[in-house]
Amino acid sequence: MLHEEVVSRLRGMLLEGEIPPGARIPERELCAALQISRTPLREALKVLAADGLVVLLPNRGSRAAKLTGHDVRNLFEVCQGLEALAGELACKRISDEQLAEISAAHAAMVKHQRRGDLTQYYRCNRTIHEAIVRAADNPILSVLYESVTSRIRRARYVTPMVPERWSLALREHEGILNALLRRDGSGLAHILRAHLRHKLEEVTHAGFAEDSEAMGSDNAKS
Amino acid sequence: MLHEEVVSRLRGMLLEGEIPPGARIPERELCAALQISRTPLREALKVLAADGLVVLLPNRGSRAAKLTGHDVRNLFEVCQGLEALAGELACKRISDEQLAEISAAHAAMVKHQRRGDLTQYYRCNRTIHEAIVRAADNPILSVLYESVTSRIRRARYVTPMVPERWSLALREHEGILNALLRRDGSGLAHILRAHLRHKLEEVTHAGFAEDSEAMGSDNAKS
DNA sequence: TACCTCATTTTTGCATTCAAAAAACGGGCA
DNA sequence: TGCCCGTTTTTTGAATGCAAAAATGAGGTA
Repeated sequence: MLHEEVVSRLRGMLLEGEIPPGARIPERELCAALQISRTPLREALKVLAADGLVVLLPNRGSRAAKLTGHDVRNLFEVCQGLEALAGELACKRISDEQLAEISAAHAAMVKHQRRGDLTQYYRCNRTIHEAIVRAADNPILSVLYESVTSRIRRARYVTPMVPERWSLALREHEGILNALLRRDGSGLAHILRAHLRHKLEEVTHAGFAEDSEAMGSDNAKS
Repeated sequence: MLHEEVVSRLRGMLLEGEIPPGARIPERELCAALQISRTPLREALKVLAADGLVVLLPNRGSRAAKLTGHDVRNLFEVCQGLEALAGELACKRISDEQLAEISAAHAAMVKHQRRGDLTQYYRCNRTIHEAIVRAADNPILSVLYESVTSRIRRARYVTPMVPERWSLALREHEGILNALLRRDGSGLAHILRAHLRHKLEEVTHAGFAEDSEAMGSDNAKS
């Protein structure tokens, strides 16, 4: 197994909660599970630690990182900055095909909202946001965006929404699409920032902001 | 030597050009130089590779990353987004002490500009930008900012400036300070974006954007 | 000379090993 | 019983060893 594969496999386990936040990371077992020795596993752990998904305690092993309310706030703030930037750049660089894709995803999203299908709604939603970042055509931005959003994905795309919030979000998305069509970079940036600010409010309100991803089992001794 | 120390030591070598961009990284020699074995060195290399400072070629070792003109553009763009965000947040959160520090640094910078001391000017300049990020009080942002800026630091803080550009930069900095004093977040964000956009133009104009940090020796076989 | 081939050396990536640190256990004592 | 201290076991972090891959270089051929 390649180094990058080990990293992404582990990242997946951490993000999916397969290794719950705060839990001790059992090197031995993981080695057995992934069929690798400790050396490459530990290399991957250091990489993930640098990315904030794992915390290394000197001489005491590593644990899956646990997000605090502050972390969630900070991540959402950075996400706002990155999406706003992506929006600005996307307006300059987006192709007609990419725009068509986003329009289609938007239409599908509206449909799912009408039917009350939150899961499918979120899927389209995410497609749109990711497409905007892709349209910005900046690999550095893409990597940072992926790193930041992956850590708040569950909070962002699992939080339930009350009807008013949901329709507000939809109106914001109308604005996003319009701004894109008009290639109005600063307008789009503005809407995206507000959109994410509102999302953070929802997430916070839903109680995700406290130990966000730590919901469910919590094997850590603080 | 601690893991983090190895990483930051190596990062320093790469950023300072002690290991020139594109150069092969000699594991053996570095182990000897740092007095460590290959295992911790390789762990550090993977971390730096994830950060973009090193490229790993499977079965062919690692090399110091070489920035292309596109990389420089992309990094500056992301930097714009991050500084704009930092400005917004700083206006909400900056303390009077922090504001005083920035004012002092600004005054010193003006003095150095009058005397034509570019090095000292840049030192104060960097202090100001970093202080704004610190005032934003968002560790996630700080880490990303450090990662992005460290990679373009040499381009940013070494490029010579023609007098008109220099005085424009200074006027922009007056605007930055004023916006901070007025706690005008969006105004500050706007100025910072323009400031960095202009900086990128200077850097590009100075030819830094092509193999930016590859100036000097270039031991790589492309 | 230019180029191809194949043996030799070096380097890489990973498994294993080893010393030191931390945790777990258990006996002694109040 | 509850707690402290010394011992054993486990786990961690790093060095070493080893097989496979790549680079090097010498010799042969056109």
